[in-house]
Amino acid sequence: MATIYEVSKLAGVSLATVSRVMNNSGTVTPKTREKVLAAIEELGYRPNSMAQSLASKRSNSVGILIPELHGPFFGAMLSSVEAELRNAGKRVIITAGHSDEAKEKDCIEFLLGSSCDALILHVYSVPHEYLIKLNQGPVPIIILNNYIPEIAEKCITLDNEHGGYVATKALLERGHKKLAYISGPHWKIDSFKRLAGHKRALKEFGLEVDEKLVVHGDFEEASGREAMKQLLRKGIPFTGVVCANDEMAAGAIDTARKQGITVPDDISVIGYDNVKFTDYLHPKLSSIGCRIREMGQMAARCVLKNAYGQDNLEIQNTFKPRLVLRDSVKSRL
Amino acid sequence: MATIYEVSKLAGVSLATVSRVMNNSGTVTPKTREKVLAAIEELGYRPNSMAQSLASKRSNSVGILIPELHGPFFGAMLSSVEAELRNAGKRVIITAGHSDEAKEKDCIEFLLGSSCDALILHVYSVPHEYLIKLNQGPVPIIILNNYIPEIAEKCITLDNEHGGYVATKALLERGHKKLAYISGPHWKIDSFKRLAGHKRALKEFGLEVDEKLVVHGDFEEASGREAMKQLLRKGIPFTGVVCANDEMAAGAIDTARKQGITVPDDISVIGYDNVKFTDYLHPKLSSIGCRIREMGQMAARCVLKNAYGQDNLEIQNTFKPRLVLRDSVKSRL
DNA sequence: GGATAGAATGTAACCGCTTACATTTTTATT
DNA sequence: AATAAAAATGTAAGCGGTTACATTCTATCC
Repeated sequence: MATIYEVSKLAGVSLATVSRVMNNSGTVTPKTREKVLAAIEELGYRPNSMAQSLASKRSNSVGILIPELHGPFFGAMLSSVEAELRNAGKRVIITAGHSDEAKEKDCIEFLLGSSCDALILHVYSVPHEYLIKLNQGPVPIIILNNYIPEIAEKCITLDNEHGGYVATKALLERGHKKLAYISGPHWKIDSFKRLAGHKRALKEFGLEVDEKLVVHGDFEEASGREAMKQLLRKGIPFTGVVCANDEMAAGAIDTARKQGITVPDDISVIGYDNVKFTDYLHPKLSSIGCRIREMGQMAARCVLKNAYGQDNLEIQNTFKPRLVLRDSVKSRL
Repeated sequence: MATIYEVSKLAGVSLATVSRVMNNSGTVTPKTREKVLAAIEELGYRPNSMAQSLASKRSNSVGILIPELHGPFFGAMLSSVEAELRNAGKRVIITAGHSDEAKEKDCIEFLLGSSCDALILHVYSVPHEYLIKLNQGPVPIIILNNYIPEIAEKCITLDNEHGGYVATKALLERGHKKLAYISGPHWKIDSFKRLAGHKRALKEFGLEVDEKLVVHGDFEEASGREAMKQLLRKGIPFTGVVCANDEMAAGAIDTARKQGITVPDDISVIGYDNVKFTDYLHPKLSSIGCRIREMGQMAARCVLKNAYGQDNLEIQNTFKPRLVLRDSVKSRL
């Protein structure tokens, strides 16, 4: 591989000049620029990114930590982050933390050790203090999907409380009077918020929260099945189920069907995330659209702004989820 | 951030010695090792990866190019690649090529320019010659899901022909006599192979290939709907549909249902990829399991072997897909 | 005890680029 | 045409490690 030195020799200019034309920095006469470009072309020169990084103290790579690489939710998010960043010539280094504190910390250490210029973190288990302290450090961080008051400006979040509220309200507005709720793990902040929104909607409609109709799953489909079984077993009648994500909703619907209950005629079901397969289900699952792609894009922009000095970018920290109505909800009016 | 120089000074040793204990290379007295370790600890020293890369001519990062980041198939693959590589302390840089020749080439250039030690490529549109020439170059490559005879040992593939064969055979063995086929785009090698397998199975069972019952989609759900409509419109009776992926199968099933056709009672359907949501569909979709995770893992191992000299690893180049029977197939015997 | 091999450590030359600063060239001004 | 100011280019010192090679220390053997 040719080096900048060889290019400079062939073009008959100094290293600095070559560097200037490569980076469009400083001033270079059109004539010399041509010479340099020609030499670059002739040698097939490509700058050595490691040397660039070392000298400029900028690696042009941003680290990303997400809970899982598979699964429609994270994939979509990653997709928009990657598109936006690579478009800006930045490398994207990914790691998966599997919602485990030790692993998440490991990943963060790993990314820091990789000289990332910035970090985009979608974590579940790492404590807030850790992140706050991390934010004190030299490398800019962006927190996805987790609101930390002390560093609010670094957080990009979905208003999960609002989402839970909207989902529940959708049913209540359609005349449902008694709702069940299939929640995610209570220790996940998302779950917690969504449930809070659910309760707020109930109150707003003058309904009591019946804790017996709130069951917890783990966001996986199987737990949705189990949750639905539990609910039905209790014998408390209800006409609608709000689920904290689409996978669990899918499980719940199938369990209902197996027990001879028809969705949406007997029971209405609404999911959360508006993941791609909601469209493939029968009946098509109503859900809460989470603007995943927009959030990913925004995270990327934050990085561009905070780590690469692109000051002209508008940042939006909170995203409001919206209702996506399909066939799994029926009006009782 | 402390540098190796400061560590060496604090420990009262030379740069080389610090480097030695960091890398467990050369020989160091237990006593000096202790001193160095203590200094490292005290300063919170972490080696600068850019400097390491530059000096050692090894970036410890491997580039990955896949068609899309979202979608269950690629996510799962990426997931196992990442796990395996990071476990070996390697960074994973991802890019998405979107099945477009120019973009895919762009990504490859980008990854090469990122000083990757190796590349894992899952491409659709780049011509074979390009990859063959790339393989001539200094950085090792692994080709996923694409068989190129000239560099067979660098390819990790699923036997798609076999998959198409197995899927079709599953129906034929269950007494189906007339099958339709919903294929992917004919220019995608995967589609082509799967269809070839389908035809082989038909022949083996002494059946004619009815080209009118072969329609092409684009691997998206909507095209599965469209394909099913087309098939039904033709008025040629058939009792089973083999689909080239699960998304299209999902669309086909729903279209059938809308036209009053019940799966599997009237028509059996089988998908391909055994993607996660197959379980959520109604009826649960039978499919062809693609060992995505195993393939990803193997790709990572190839990299470890070819780029990082881990010679003790066994490599398996071809993976046989297997039938995963669920509820969408009914026997006609 | 001195020679000698082998282990431990040190020295310093790179790796290929960026960039502050110095120098030279060009352009503008009077 | 002389001079100042601005533009273009060059010089060289890093960036923070790795590693070939040189040097010093330690243990062994006669």
